[in-house]
Amino acid sequence: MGQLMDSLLNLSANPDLPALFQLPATAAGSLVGRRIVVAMSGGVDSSVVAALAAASGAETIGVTLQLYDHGAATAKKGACCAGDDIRDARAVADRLGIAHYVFDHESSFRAEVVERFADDYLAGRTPIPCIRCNMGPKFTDLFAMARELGADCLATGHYVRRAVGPDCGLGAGPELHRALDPARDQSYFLYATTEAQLDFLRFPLGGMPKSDVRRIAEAAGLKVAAKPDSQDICFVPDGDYAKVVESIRPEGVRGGEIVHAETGAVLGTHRGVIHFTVGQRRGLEIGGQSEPLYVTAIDAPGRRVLAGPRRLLAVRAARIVETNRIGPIPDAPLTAKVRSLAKPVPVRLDGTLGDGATAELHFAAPEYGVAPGQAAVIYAGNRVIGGGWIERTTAAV
RNA sequence: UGGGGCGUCGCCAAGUGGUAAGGCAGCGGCUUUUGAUGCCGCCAUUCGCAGGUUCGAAUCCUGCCGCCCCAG
Repeated sequence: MGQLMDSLLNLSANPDLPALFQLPATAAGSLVGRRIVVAMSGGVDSSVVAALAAASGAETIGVTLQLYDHGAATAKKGACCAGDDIRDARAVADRLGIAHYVFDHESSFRAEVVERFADDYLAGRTPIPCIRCNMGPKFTDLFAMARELGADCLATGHYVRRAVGPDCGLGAGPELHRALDPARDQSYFLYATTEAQLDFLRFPLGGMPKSDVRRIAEAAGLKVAAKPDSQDICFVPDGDYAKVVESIRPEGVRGGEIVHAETGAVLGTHRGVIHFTVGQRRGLEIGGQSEPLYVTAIDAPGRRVLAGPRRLLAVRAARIVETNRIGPIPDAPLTAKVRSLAKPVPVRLDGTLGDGATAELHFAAPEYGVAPGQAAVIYAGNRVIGGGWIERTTAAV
């Protein structure tokens, strides 16, 4: 990657650092006198952010939220915020010589994220706890702490860009843009960021490839440099999310029938609606078919899972609720993603976006596997306009 | 118990003398910073059972077992 990379590897007194944090620099080109709070998960990304912040000359404070019980999760590698990860964050802070605080947020995380996750599944929806977590513990609670600590900004390791100044169209507030590397882009998980939050947030990694982040970690002597990327849901130990739901709401999980979406014929039985999501193929355990069967809908009150051929998955519109908007809606073609890893597809927005309003999203071409409970995130080019939770969909056929 | 039909992997189903297609399901892997999807790989030495004919049978013959249909 050239010059920027080369200069970042030489972290001390680096003139590019103030720009990365989008804060006014001193005449000498440092952030001396500024205070940056870094959300540290214990992974490489946020560790590098802390290293960059410290190198900028700003007073840097690392904060780690303890979100759930260690014991249950220590066995899981690659998750965030468990015991090992908190220790890693502490080790990095020690290495960088910055302050580091750990806040116990288990009870609020459980109520706002984990229990809600379980209740969504019981209601036949497919939740995204990572977005709830960003909305609550990270961008509300941590945000408040950073303010109380007198910080100039809260920096995180998300791969997303905050655009200001000449990059911005009308010179209004900051904009949220996709990461430079589309493969690492995390904007899907951040669509609910409010304008007030975005004002205070900084995402120094949004313009870098992951390989550079690891090289910086290495150059800074951080032991997490080679740590595996996190994946899956942090509070689900071994990928078995259903087990978590069952442990939280044991009385709520009951079996039912698998019914053909078109004929109404009973095809089989299942052990609970929580094991399914719209668009899912595997796990139905129904043989003897000429073509694969997919979950087309979930009837939670009736405890029925509706299944049918792939063509029944085609959706032409989705109603989104609790919408958020970041900046004005531009007079430009809009696209949307209904899942994190997907190319944004052309859409038309019908209704009001933002302030929790409900709107209708029309897909130019049929979209498949759109599950209620998931998020629809709307873009104009690389800019995140906002989004909402998918409440219901309209079949294309 | 008169007549007819059927019995091939968990399910559906090709194959009627030359040495077991395919689909579905399942399992494993890859991909993936949510749930999914997708892709790749694996998945009957054996054709209801027992004999026989044949160089050779799931395919022909005999018997038995099981299921289905028709039965004045």
